Amino acid sequence: MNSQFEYKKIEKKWQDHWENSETVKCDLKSDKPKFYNLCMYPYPSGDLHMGHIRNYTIGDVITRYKQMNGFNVLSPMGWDSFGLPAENAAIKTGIHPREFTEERIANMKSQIIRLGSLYDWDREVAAHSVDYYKWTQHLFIKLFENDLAYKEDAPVNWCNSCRTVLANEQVIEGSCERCDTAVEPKNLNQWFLKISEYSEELLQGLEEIGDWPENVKTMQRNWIGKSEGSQFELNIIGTDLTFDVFTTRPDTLFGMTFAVISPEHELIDLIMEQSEKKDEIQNYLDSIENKSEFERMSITKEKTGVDTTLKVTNPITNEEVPLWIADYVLVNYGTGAIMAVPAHDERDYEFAKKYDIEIRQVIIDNEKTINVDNEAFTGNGVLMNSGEFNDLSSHEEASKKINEFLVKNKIGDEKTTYRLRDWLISRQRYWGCPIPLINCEDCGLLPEKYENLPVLLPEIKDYINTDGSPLSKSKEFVETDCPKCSKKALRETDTMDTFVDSSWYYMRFLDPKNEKEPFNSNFINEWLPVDQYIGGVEHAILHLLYSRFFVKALRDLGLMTIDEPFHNLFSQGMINFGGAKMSKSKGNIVDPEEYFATHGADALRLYILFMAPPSDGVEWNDGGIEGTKRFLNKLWDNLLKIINQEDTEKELSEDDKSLERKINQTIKSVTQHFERFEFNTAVSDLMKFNNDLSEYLKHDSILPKELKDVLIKNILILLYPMSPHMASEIYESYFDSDISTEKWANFDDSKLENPMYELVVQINGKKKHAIMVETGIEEDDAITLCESNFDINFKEAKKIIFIKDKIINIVQ
RNA sequence: GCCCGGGUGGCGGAAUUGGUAGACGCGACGGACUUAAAAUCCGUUAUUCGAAAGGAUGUGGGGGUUCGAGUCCCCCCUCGGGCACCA
Repeated sequence: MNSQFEYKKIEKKWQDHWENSETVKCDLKSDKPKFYNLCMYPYPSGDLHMGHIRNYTIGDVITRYKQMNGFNVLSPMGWDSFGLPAENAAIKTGIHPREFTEERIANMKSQIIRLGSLYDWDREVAAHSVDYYKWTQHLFIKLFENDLAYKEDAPVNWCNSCRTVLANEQVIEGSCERCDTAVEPKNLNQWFLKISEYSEELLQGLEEIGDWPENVKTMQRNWIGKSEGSQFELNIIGTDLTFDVFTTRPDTLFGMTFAVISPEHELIDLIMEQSEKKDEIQNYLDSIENKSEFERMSITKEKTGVDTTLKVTNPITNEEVPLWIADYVLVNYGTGAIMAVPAHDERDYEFAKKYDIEIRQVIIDNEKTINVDNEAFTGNGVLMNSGEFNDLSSHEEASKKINEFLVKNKIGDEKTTYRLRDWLISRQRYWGCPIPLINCEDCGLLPEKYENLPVLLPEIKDYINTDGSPLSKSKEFVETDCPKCSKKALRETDTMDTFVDSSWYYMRFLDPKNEKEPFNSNFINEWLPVDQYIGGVEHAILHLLYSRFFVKALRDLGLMTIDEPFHNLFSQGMINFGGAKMSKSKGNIVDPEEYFATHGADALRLYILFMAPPSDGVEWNDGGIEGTKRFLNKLWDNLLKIINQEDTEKELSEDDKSLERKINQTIKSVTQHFERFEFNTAVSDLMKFNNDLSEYLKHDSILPKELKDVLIKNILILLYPMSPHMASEIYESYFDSDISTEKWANFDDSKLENPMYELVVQINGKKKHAIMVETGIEEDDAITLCESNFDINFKEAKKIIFIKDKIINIVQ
């Protein structure tokens, strides 16, 4: 063993070793208990940033810790390698996205290896590889055949500068996230996956799922957005036109003084025909069309609308009330039309005030003091102005009764709606998985035959979307034969959202080389759900929800029997720099590579674990990395000193016993912290122990051989998951074997307790004195001891409280 | 606006879930070694009064419960995140 921790040499040595060792090659059929440990696969941006380092360090701690605990750990890694950045680079530089992407994957892979994390690289997958996207297409066709994928006209976000559609999540406050151009709505024939069919199950599943952060579950619940209420029909007086409205507040039905229908509602043209003010309505509709989606959706915008001059009947009062068209009613939520109750809904109130529509109060607070002259009242109370329903309590009781009325009179029914919409997966982009469908004039829309997959991404020169998707530029690609009648037919030219690729990659890891099917179902049923999933909180909704949907859909197709993809989820917090998320475009990336060079991977790993609780977001600050490097150097020195001591057999001295207790206490504490993902305090436990060791060595004590071995072994095992290079090196040089084959450390219960401890003496809960006493001291003896040492009158105490034998509190 | 999290020394953060607040680390200050610097080592480091012993104050602010509150309850301020005309 060298006199110094030469991290560069040592890290290289062990990384080479791990690459060729069986340490992480997972045999799925082993009879050890399984543990699927998964870090979210990265988009290959080219360089690791600190967020990746944090993610993969946490993941690696779990891999190594679980291995030592006897689990057969599967820890794979791959690439989310389709997507817009490669395509934009191609537009700029002319370099093919494939070439560009693969170069970046190679670079990132070498950095991941440089971090020293264990991955079973034999299972590596990349979303853009033909072997992978062939099966993405296969699964897509399965969904299509089972009515879970469909094509429909829909508005999309179009960026006219990038000449492409954008996903909702790429639209930041109404503008393109890349070029800041205002996004325009555009109607296109689009592909959707029927995630909404699973709304209820996706919501329910959150109750039964494993250990997920509460905030992620809440975000998913909100996204799914379940509301319960009533739905009923309104008839336009003097016509045979009817439409449904949905409300969560049937208790306010008597207060409905108008109805509103969305400008995009399917009845709009018919309504316009019936209206006396056709021109006004047309003008209004035109004005809406010129507004961007963002403008329309903005809550701060003043509400606008137009009176149709038509009337509808309030079904419970039979009164005639006006029908308006207004864009504050959204066509794609509920029924696209509402009953408006201005007295008890803020939006309706604002609209009614502006257009001078009657505001009728039908609920009053229990103290009967509120009126609606100045604002809407949305709170609880009792019904008024509501006929036979007066004095019922709102919302629940009255809602229930009025709903019963609607049902009894066949006007309406109970109804549950969800905000979750179907998942729009079409992208008019090049660098994605082609949608494997064919349009035949005679036979309609048909999937490519399974045996003809993959539908290869064509080679084209110009990646810009000018008129139609980039794939439409390849005649060879577009023109094909109908799989049914063999006549000339045309391929779909859209590609899939990359979230489709990432919805099933964790399945492919289980069977990455299968050439006959996307995966063997037995592996899926045995190995899924993933036991521990680790990734950034930014994927709390989209990726995690889509993957959950995928599993449920594929289960219903008979491909698997599991219900959820990820059992336990750990969301690490983001690492920001300069107050912002690190990103290339902001130029605030901190490059981990320089720390590999100046401090080493072990010190960087340790620091990133130590700097904050892993679930907290942190501002990057490298001030402390010096500290973890110092710690490793000191530990190396201390262990070297111990190793160089002559082997001796002797009785344990008090110092030895104290050190023995400390290692046992440290094992217990580190193990507890690991189980709870509290790596920051696990690191501090090791530092504390190392300080104790330094103190011990100052006394020129010689450790008896047996304790020496126990101590070296255990401290290295505790260190190994977090700083595996150094732990492996010292372990090998002293014990001449590979630490990765060791079992996790056990502590000895009988060697945890200190023989003496400090008894704290409180008066009225306030610390006044402290005195060293023997462990197990009787309470009476403790009192006697305190009486003789301190000026306390125990006889006059109202109460004497012993707290966990550690504190004696005298209440006076 | 609504829904989640937070607020503890100069800084990152500990605190067994109601029981010694400030572990561990960074930084700073003083000292040793050195011709010097770096590295390393030894001390000090919440604030405040005090020469010291020792005392007082102290976990965003205000109130409360309790022998005892960073931790529980009520009100307020503030920062971060998510959703946002969802009927």
